Amino acid sequence: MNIMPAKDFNLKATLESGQVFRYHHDGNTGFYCVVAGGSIIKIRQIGSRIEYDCSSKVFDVAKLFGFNHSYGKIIKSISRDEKIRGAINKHYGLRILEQQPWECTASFICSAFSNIPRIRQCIEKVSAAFGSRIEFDGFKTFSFPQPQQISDFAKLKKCGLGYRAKYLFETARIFSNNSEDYSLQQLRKLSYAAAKERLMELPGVGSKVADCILLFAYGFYGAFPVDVWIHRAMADSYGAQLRKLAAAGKKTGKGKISESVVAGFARGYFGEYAGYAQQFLYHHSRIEKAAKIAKTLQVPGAAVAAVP
DNA sequence: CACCAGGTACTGT
DNA sequence: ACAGTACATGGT
Repeated sequence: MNIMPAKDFNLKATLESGQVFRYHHDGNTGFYCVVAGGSIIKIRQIGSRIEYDCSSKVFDVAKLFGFNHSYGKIIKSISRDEKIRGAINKHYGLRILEQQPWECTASFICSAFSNIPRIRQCIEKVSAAFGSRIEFDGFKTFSFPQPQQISDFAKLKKCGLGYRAKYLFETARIFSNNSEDYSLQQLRKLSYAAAKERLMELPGVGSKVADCILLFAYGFYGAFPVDVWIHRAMADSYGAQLRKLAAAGKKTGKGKISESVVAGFARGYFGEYAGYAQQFLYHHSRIEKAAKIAKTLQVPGAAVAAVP
């Protein structure tokens, strides 16, 4: 077991902020088992110290958790106003993980027009159907399959993806036939716009999912995925600015606050690390919502469980 | 039984 | 470019 100080790090917020789906929390020991590709990472945080171990010697745990990011610099650069500072203060130490491109892409194809419990269920089913058995320190699960392993469409259909099954199947084929093009090194060479365009060629990958993949796997920290939560949060906090932008940019429409208006504004407003701002806003708005529900149910402490 | 969920693809203007 | 709409599935 490795023990090390974890400065500017909040394990719970990092894992539970919706950027990754394959983790399991043990309430008794406080350990999380995180499954990444074919590796299992067992990790917990006690105060400003983390303890972790990994099933693979070569797996780079520090890289996965973004320990190499210049946290102070990032926080400083996105702290543009009181609204975002409030979200940061609540969940200080939240980091953007560096996930593996294929697994991240597949996961977020599953995420479209769905909810987190079901996304998680789909990913587990896909892993069980096509992955290999893996085990670490008594924790048993399945590796996330390589794209070539997803070769049986009928079997994939049974994983509960609904109409997304054909998207994932087709994207798996493209990834396996063009693995070099979608490698970390190759895509990172491109500009944000070019990389996003490349990802959006994949079936099931639209603007929002592409931004998630760019942010969570390819290191484009300026990417700002806009889902319904972010749209609401941004409209609440920056409504006046967004409406103004939307009205100014209208050509034919009636100047509504579209996804592109929100994303465009946010990338300019928060800058180089806008994606980090997005993650704070997303997590904060979900926790706030959960707290409200918990309050009306008069069950304080059940906050996180209240929002699926 | 409606309605919703980390949107996307497709169709019309 | 932008507005509308169908879409699989499972949970309230």
